[in-house]
Parts: sequence; C-alpha cells; structure tokens
Amino acid sequence: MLDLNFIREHPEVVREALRKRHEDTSILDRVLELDRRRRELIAQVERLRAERNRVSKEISRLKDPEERNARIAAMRELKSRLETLEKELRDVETQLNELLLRIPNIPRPEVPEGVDERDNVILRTWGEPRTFDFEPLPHWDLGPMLDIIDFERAAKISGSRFYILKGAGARLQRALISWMLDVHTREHGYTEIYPPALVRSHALIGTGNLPKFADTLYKDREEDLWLIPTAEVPVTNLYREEILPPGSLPIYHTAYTPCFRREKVAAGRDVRGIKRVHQFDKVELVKFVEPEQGPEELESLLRHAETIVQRLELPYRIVLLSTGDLGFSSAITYDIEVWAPGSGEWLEVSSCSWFTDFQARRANIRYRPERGAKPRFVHTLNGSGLALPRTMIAILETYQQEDGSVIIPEVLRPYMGGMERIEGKKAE
RNA sequence: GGGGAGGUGCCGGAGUGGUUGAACGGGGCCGCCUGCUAAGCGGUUGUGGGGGCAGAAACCUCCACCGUGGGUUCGAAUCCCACCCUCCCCGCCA
Repeated sequence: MLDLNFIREHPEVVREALRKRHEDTSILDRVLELDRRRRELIAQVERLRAERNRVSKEISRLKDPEERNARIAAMRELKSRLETLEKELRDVETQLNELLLRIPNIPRPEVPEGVDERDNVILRTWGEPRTFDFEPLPHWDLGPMLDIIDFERAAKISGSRFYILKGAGARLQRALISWMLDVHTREHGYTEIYPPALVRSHALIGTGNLPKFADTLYKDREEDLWLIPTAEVPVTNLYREEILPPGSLPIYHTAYTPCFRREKVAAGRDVRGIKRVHQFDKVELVKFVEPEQGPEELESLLRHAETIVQRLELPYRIVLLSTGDLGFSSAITYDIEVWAPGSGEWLEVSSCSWFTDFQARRANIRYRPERGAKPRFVHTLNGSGLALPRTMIAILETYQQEDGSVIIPEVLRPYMGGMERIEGKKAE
C-alpha cells in the first residue's frame, strides 16, 4: 500500500507508475476524490466531537436539573448531526481503503519499462550450458523412466498438475531442502522458521496477494483460512502489528514450506512435467531491514540465492524484470533462471524482490530506530532460495547420462547417504 | 464439539456510566544524593491523525485508540450485540 500522503502530494508520480505497469489510472482519480471528501468529513466530525466532549463535561458538573436537561436536549440534536457525518466518513474510508489496496507499488527508476516478460533485461549469465553428444530428455520422460516421478498415479488421486516423487526422487528433494536450509542458516545468517501453511485473509492482504489475486489461491470452504502460495506470506506477517525495538534489524528468516497455487490463469500452459503444479515445495528467504539498506540487502539476497545454483553447478542467468512483468507488491525484482537442457528453456527458480515499505504498511510492521524515536515502517525483501521442482528439473536434465542415469551433484551426496547416481530399473 | 473464566499502557494489576490516557506497583529514562555500587528522593515514560507553522525539530492544542467491529447514551474502558484470541474442565483425536 502506498502512503496516502504521498499519493496526495505526488499524484503525478503515482499516475506514471500505473501507466508504466499498464494499469488503469482512473483508480488514482477516485482515490484523490475520496481523500478530499474524507478530509472534509474529518474536519467536520472532529469539530462536532470536540464540542460534544466539552459540553458533556459541563453537564456532569451541572447540579440544576432544569439547566441540565436543557443542555442534554441541545446535545441530542448535535448528536444526530454527528452520527450522519460519522456514517458518511466510515463509508468514504471503507471505499478509499479498498481502492488503496488495489494500487500496486511504484517501480524503482532502474526498472526497465516494458509490456511483458519479453522486455525483461538479462543482466548476466553464469556457467556454460552443457553440450550433449546424445539427445537430452525432458524430465517428464526421465522421471518416469527412472521410476522417481509418477504423474499417472498423481492424476488418479488429485488430477492434473500434481506429481508424486518416489524413491531417490523424493530423497533428492529432501536432500535439497536440508542442504539449502543449512547453507542459509549456517553461512548466510538466516534463522529458520516453520510457519503455518494456512493463513487468515489479512495475512494475504499484508503481502499483497489479496484482494486482487484471490482467484489464484485455494481457500477453506467454511473458515477464513487460505493455503499459502509461498512462505513469504506467513513469514512476512510474523511481525505484523508490531513495533520492533531498536537494534532488531536486520532480521533474516528462511522457511521451508509447501506452496499451493491454483494456476487458473495459466490454464493450458506448461501442462507437462513438474514446472507448473498446484502444490510444490520451496525454501524461502525473507528479510526485514531499515529503508536505507534496501539496495544492498537486495543484492546480498540475490547472492544468497545464487550461491545455491552455483554450488549445484547449474548454468543460470539473472534477469531484471520490466514494469510489465513486475509483481504487484514489488518495486524491483531479479529472477534467477536456470537452464533446463531437456525441456530446452530457462526456468525461474527464484524471484528476489524489494518491496520497500509497501508490505510493511499493509501489515503494519514498524521498528523504532533508537530509543524514544518515532516508529518507521520496515522494508521487506524476499526471494526463493530455491523452488524445489524447477531445481529438480534442472538437476535431472543437466546431469542425465546417455544410459538414462542421473549423476547427483557433489554437494548433495552427503545428504543422500553418499549416493552418487540415480539409476533406473531399466538401465540395470 | 460441550461447559466455565478472561482479554486494560513496556510488564504486573486496579477500575463497572461523567475532569480516567487511565489508580497502585515493577521496569526504563532524566535529575538529586553518594568515594564507587546498592538503597533512597524528585521528575518522566504510548500510538495514529488534524490544526497552530511553507518545511524540519521542539512545544501547544484538538480528535481517535483500554482484543476487533457495531449499538445504547448528552457522555462508555465501564452497559448491550457479534466476531477474534487466550486460559481451565469434559469429550474426541494424529
């Protein structure tokens, strides 16, 4: 959420941001109009309330019943005027707030302007995509062949866009999770969190998933509980409605959770394989920092995520998202994309974003810079560290051998009981 | 799921319709005292919004906030309703 004062004082900045994101700018005009009305009403309401408070105090001191009753009668009239205005003020504030929740964050100046992902900018590339002297298979062929991914039985149980990991496949994912968490907690200074995977709607409002993107989320039928699309939601909301004491920042958290996404918007896209599924696991990195530290913290967040891909020795590239592809809450985002030689495409395994105070304002997360100082909104950042299925795709497709087996990256072997290679039954 | 208790400031804990933004205690902070420390004494201690000021700090003033949202009343932390949360007992259960 943007600061209403900022919107009022710099409407042209907000209008420009909406334009760059290809959003309807009329929402801004409605906000400005409601804000004007709100301020008028506040002035009137407060004037009446001040009078009411003053006279009520007088009444309490009056002994003479005649005089007292006269005053009370006069106040009755004031009261009804006040109630009418208060009702209108409430309505205006409700409308205003609903609109404010639908205005996206302002992109940073260094974000390239663009229409969609085609306008994203590739900043750099790491590693050389492997060359094969045989035709590399996509993971949706490799997985079943090795008997480590089972799509058919998953569909039987849960329908399309679900998958089952089996044997070494399940173990490989578990190894990745443990290893990633170890790297982030031991080497990068993150504290591990195990959060709820079901959250109240206000938590999703805090991160910016609601109210605009309700159709991408799974929701409980009877209660106000939603399945998280990412650990970002519960972890960012950890400190909601809090004022963190001086010296608290920065706070780094990492969390491993399942993630649930309806993928209704992408119907028909990426139907094969485990690239785009309704349920997947992810290790997430979340930071709470002082506003001034934002740029540096974004860079180090990106480095922390990159460390994982580098140690797996998977070639990747860093992409700076354009305004057309930038997420609703983000001010700037870098994607890490790994090369999947079998599928023949770059896969987004991490999205590292700086949200400035956008989420902090929505979730009311503040900190006190020093004793006695006024509270300020923190800045939040997050990025995947990494998403499991896509990392698995890159590993399987990159390290496949001509005989169909897959070499396990060295860093994971200690987490796999020393296993060096996944071999299919057919290959034996 | 059934029954009961309760949600007040940084913490503990009063307060059941009228100078209560909130007694009292603890903690914190600032002074005083003291060779130093402890004890003791005095003072102070919230958040958000509006105005005084074009702007920043300080200060003054008004409004709101005693779980959340409505309601009753001239006036509500105090009364009523709904919801959320915590604790205890019973039942059920991984």
